[in-house]
Amino acid sequence: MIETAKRVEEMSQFLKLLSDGTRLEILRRLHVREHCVCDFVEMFDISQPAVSRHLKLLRQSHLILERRERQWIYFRINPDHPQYKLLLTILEEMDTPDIPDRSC
Amino acid sequence: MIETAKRVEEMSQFLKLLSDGTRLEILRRLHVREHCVCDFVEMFDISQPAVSRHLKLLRQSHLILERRERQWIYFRINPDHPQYKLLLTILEEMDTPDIPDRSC
DNA sequence: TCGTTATATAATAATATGGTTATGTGAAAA
DNA sequence: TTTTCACATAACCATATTATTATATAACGA
Repeated sequence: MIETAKRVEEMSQFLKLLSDGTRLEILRRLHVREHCVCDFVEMFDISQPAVSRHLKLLRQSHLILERRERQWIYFRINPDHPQYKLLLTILEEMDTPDIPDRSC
Repeated sequence: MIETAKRVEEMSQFLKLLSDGTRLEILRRLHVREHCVCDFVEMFDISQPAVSRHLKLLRQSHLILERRERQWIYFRINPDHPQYKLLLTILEEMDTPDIPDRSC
């Protein structure tokens, strides 16, 4: 099925975007609140252009949105992204310690 | 937080595993039923060693289990994998056409 | 206007990924 | 026992990914 193949390809591309520790951490932070580029430059042990590149990838796929305020550019998660719900599931999964079973 | 960083790293590694179209399709098929290597060799337009390599990655991360029967090796999804539930969410997401809204 | 700050882009390099062909291995079949 | 079939592994190669440094740009402040 061509249709299914397309969905598989799209999903694998989406997951590739999330399959980097830096980008996942960026999204985790943006899930809490807006951040500017400089926040992330401080946060990570990589160069500013490296941070900029990660943000570009996330922006190009419309997973995050930007807003300019004075000399800063603020990023936030795009809640209208087709895979927004799945993104939340993944982000919340990371915050939830996997306690095997507490149903007692 | 060191603990959180570890969870982010683990999640990004898990997603990296799923971020390949061939592997995602393999998992999609295994979600339906067991398959041997030869099934996948027929299915995809890549060499047998390439298929074997994808299966090895999935096996090494314990995402799939194998069972030998005569000369064939059958693979199945490991329901005890820590991220099994998330895997199902992703697989089902691909099968569900995203109808924007039909709540009327 | 000029310097500074915040961010983006270009060029480049190291490493990772995913493919190929050639070959090895273990089980079944002749 | 020899051959064949199903699969794994090794060696190698092309491309993708992710980092770096150098440089450009846009907005602000003096």
